[in-house]
Amino acid sequence: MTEETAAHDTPRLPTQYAPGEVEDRLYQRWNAAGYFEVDPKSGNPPFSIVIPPPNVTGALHLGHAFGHTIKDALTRRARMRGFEALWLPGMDHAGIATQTQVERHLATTEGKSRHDLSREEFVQRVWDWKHEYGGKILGQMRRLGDGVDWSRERFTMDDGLSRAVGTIFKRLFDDGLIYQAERIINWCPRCQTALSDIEVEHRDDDGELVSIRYGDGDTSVVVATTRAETMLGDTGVAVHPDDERYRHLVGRTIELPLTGRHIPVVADEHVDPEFGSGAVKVTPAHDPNDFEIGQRQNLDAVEIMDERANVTAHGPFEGLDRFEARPAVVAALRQQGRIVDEKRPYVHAVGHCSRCDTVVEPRLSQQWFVRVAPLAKAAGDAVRDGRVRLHPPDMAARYFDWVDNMHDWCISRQLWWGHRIPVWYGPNGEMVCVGPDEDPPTGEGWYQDSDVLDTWFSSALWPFSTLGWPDDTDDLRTFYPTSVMVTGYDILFFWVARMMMFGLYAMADRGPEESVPFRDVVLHGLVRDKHGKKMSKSRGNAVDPVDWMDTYGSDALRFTLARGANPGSDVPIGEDWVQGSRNFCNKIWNATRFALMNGAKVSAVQAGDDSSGALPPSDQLSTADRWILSRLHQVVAEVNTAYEEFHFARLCDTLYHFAWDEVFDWYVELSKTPLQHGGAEAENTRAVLGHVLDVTLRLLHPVIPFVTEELWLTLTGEESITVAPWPRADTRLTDVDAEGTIGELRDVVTEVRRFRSDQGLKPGQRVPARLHFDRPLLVGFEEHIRNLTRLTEPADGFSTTTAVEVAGVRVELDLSEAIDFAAERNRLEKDLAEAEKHRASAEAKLANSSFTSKAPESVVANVRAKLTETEAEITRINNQLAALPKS
RNA sequence: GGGCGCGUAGCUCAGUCGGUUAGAGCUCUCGGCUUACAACCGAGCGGUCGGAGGUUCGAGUCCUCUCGCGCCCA
Repeated sequence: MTEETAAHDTPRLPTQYAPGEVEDRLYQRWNAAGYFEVDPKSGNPPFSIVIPPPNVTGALHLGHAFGHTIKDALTRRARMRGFEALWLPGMDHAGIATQTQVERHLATTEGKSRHDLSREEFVQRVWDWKHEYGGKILGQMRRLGDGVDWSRERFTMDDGLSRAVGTIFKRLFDDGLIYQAERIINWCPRCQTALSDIEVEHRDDDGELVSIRYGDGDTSVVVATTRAETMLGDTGVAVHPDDERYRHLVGRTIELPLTGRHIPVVADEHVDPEFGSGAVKVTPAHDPNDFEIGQRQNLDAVEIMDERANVTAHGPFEGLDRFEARPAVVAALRQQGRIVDEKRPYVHAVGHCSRCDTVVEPRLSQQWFVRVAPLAKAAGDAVRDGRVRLHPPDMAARYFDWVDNMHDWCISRQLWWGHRIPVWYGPNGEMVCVGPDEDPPTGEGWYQDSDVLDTWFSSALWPFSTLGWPDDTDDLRTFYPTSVMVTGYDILFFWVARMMMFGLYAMADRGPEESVPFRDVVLHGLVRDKHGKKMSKSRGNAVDPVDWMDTYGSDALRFTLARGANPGSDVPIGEDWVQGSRNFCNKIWNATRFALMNGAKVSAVQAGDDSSGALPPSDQLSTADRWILSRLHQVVAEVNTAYEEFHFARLCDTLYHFAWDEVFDWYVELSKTPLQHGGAEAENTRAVLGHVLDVTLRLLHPVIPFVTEELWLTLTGEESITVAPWPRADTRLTDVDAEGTIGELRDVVTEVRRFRSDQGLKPGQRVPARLHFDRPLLVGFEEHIRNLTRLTEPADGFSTTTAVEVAGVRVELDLSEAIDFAAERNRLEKDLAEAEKHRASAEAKLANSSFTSKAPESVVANVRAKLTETEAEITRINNQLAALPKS
């Protein structure tokens, strides 16, 4: 087969990459081939990532797409490196969100509330709903190209994970780390359930500060409150023990307006005498601080609101919502002349339900708690000891602050959808915690606790429950601890801290090193809009990632996100940038297309090796070949370093610039000359071109899996890039001389192009020129220079009208058209001024004896070299200026 | 109130251990369909690195103060 026919036999690729025709086909192929399914007994070193489970009700948003891109890149690279690489998918059951969704569905379709059904019937409806509507995100993960092991998909409510939940609950209960208590908890009156502290978001809201006079005459104090309606539940007034103003009142009672009750005045250290009047009302049943005071001072706790935050007593106020009761109570007090002062608006922090944004009501109730102190200590120590590394490391401060000051975790939820608390109560006040493999007590009067567990309780088990725990499975033995946890820094406490607590506790028998749930935690930023603003529906700047995947392809979205992933900072993203990434994919497509049309060759890519072994020996290669190979293998090393530092932005940027600025703009252009010559020269170029593209595609594959696979299959004829070996840096290919030579060549070409552009010559216009080489370095590159700058051989009658000189090459041109001497003089004068500035700077440094004596020798030598270079440059420019006719 | 982070080109961001002339993407200007690619090519414009002071031979980089912004916690 001749070279010419080889070129024609290569598959014809369209001139544009069309992701829509490629992505689905490749994803199905990968799954059919089972590339993402792992074998715990393969003997390969394990690598594992568990996805922080997305919500079963949710749809893919850019935050998911971002995290998934990172996870997929890490897993794909590990797989290529020969690891048994598991990325385990799944979802959590999202107790509140899912129950709310199904209740709404039930109301709109059947006009029923869940209370019209039995608990069992309702839970069945939730499962039905899940099967019909849930898990939309799983399909979207396929769009994104996630290389997950679908055969291991898990759900927090499935049998195995439910058993894990029951097992750990029982263990914690028996160890005294789970207890039941009556406490003030955060109550969401809309969701009708308790919430944990971190499910409450504090926000400054406009409110009011009302000062109320309690009691009369000598026995009166003024208290200020933002929640006037709670005064109905006051059972005391507290002052600081050292506060002279109120000393006479301590121990006496005072009349509580509107109620006719008399309440004691107590002294409590907790009171800040500087704030307001120095006296505070105490409502133990409706405020956490007041609850504490109440406990210390033996005050009653009077509940005045029901679970919907409606007032339950006190005549005219009964039945009013808390926000209706507030002005009503103020009005009544005002009528009695008891309002001393009112501030509106009064800005203060108000807790909101993170799920539905309803203002949270502190409520006294019986709940289940995890005693976190010992667990949190262990979770903190694992990071302090370096057994778990946080990236970026400054996040550790926030992490320690949390685990070292954590309050006990309220884990009971008043819902029907979730893991029901495995505690039974007996007719004589018995309480029995039942393990998952035990039978609950039966008989008259026994019943199970009606609450379910916080969804995060089951999510916290995810790194081991999904691998089969509590059974000692092959998966668990092989893949635990998992390698990396990738998640947004906003849920450091929700996921990471709790997974740490439970992982260390449940797997403690493995010892300190092996009980951690993961070795590295990568905390990525949040995706924001193109101006760095938070995306939200209300702002109207939210973007559906699926739209961008439809328009630009999944690779374009992934590359944009990964390229924005600077450690520790948020990721702004705009459509322009996705478009730019699409353009990059298309550029790769066309460069490979060029290579294929010119018969680029890739020898078999051996497992564990790369194709550089099959390249011609370096003494047969051209300088351009040696240059690009040298650069290629530096890039391999740089990409590996960036991966090890989880620095995705840098690795993407490195690959982007290497591929576009070096391979496509220069090597491909330089390859056209030898390819045209044919023969051994062309053969070598084909081999190098093929190798460079092969390796570059493999380096890019973890981030942009689709376009790289499509091209790589065509280029190599191999099975799949997903199981191709990860490139290894071959330092033997380093060639500093070749890099220097090509660097100078680029300078010459760029300078001539700049001259042409300044002179208004059309890019395609051929211009006769004569080249002189003052130095031997670029002597062999005349043809390359002519091709890249559109300079033709001088014909008869050639006469030099002007010249450009750089890097020891003098390019004399014959411009029959009138030359724009003024433009050229401007250009040269500008360059001269720049060069003189540099000379002055270098001279100043060298004249400074402190500098020459104290700075390292290499730095001084650099400045000396710079000065020499600059002086030569100045001479050259002056010569050229002198040669210009006076205009 | 406590803690953390950020201010670098019109916009969004890099900038390693303090060391040669501070970079990128997008935007903008000029010229081009140069048979891989107009989703492209070539050339160019654009920055006293928030401000002040200090350390140093040398500061975008280290220290202090200050102004502005963001986040977490209370």
